[in-house]
Amino acid sequence: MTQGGDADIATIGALVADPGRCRILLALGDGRALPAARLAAEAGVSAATASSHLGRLTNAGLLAVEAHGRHRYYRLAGPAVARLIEALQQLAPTTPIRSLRQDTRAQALRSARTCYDHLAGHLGVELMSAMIDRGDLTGGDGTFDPSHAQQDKRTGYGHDVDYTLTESGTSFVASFGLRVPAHRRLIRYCVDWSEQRHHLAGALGRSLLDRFTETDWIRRSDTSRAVHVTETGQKGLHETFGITLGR
Amino acid sequence: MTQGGDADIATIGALVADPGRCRILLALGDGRALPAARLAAEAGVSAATASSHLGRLTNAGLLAVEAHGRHRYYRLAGPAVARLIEALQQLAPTTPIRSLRQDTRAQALRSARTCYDHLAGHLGVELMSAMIDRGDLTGGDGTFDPSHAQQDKRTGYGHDVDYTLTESGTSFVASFGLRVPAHRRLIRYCVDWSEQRHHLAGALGRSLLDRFTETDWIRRSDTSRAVHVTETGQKGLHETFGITLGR
DNA sequence: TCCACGCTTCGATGGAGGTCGAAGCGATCC
DNA sequence: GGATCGCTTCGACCTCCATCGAAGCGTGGA
Repeated sequence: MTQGGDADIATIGALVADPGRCRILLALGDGRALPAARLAAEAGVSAATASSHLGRLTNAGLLAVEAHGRHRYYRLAGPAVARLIEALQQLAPTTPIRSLRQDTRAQALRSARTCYDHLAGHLGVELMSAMIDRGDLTGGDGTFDPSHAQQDKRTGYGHDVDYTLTESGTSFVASFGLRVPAHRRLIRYCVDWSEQRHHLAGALGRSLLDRFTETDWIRRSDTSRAVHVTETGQKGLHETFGITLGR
Repeated sequence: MTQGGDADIATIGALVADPGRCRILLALGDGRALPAARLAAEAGVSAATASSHLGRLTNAGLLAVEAHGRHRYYRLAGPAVARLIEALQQLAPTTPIRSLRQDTRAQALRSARTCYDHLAGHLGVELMSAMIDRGDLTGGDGTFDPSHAQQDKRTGYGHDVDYTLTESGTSFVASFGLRVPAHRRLIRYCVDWSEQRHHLAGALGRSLLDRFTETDWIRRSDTSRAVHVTETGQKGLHETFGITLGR
């Protein structure tokens, strides 16, 4: 009588029943995307074992994978996975002493981080959303569309079929002092891990990150991918994009 | 290097890796306390197997157990366990169709329910807190103290060492029309599952539940332990105890 | 005091899956 | 285009644990 979907949570539970898999999930817990070899090292297992783990986790929808050259980058598939990890940590026998530090670090990454060469996290998606609101970009509503994520799972990037730069966007690029590399596709997007919405990638995304760094709106961390927004940056982001970051 | 507390979440994960154990946790998911035999039936396993599961879950701190006569009642040890179950359900492949109904049912139980013969849930803890504020009870601040929960894990009940009825409390008992059984300890408390705070048990707790039912402030469900607060009850609770229930 | 009942412990059985080396498969570099 | 690198697949081994019957242990009732 209690068959079917009822105890299927046990199949998810089985995935977090192995120390190696848990170490993989913890390594990805802050939203980074890491290659398989790195995760094998983190888990302390051979490449073969790690591959088996990664396959099962991906198959179950806990991880997403992007192929970049001959590397395969794995990341958490969504915030629900992070919630699961947090719930497990809360119940773990020895409450990790560095949980606070770990938490603030993860918090910082969720708030604003770099994703390769562009901005991600809350700041990243707010920025893209603001540019759409301003009329600089058009073609999407900035919300998450799973069907696109599905299409682009292989590369991890979205194309510019959905988003295009408007005329006012072009003039903004000039007035804001963006130096946009010509040899790259102008607009790409990523599905943001922590927000489940798009953030801006491509040449435009990169030039924005560069310009923000130049004008000291943001400062990048040496040790992690977290991004700190300066007071100047908070003011500027509010005036230019209407973005107010929560504390 | 990644030893110690790090991968201990896998030991928790292992507990939710078994369908039988998951069915047990799901059966307890709304905060009820059920005897071992009932849980064996819910899980679809023998008493021996269920006992093994219950032992492991209790040992790991996911379940709490109260001995009543020759029965042993198991319940979730705290809200963190419920959060874990919810996180798992969210990731489960087939999102259960009755999740909405199940959720509202759990919601109702969290809001107000009976616990044996007295009130628990949000209403239960608010009631006890209000009586302390009014000066009817004294000796505790109504917040959760883990050290007491530890002491009382064996019985599941707290003693009256912390809480005593004041003079004004005595007159309230009379004026409110409470008929307090003489042969029972007047004041006990339980650590509320969903609130992690104390709610009122003992003879006083029971007589309050009886009186509320008499005056039609609340109506008890036939099928579950959920409690419905009538309009009269909402008004009365507000006027007498200063309690305003959310929506 | 003896029996019935609820639950736990013990011991034996069987299946699921974590592990790694070796081989296979693309992609990249020189 | 051959060598190297990153990753996956395959096959074999072995440990862990879910399961149940039977026995043991309190509690409650007659």
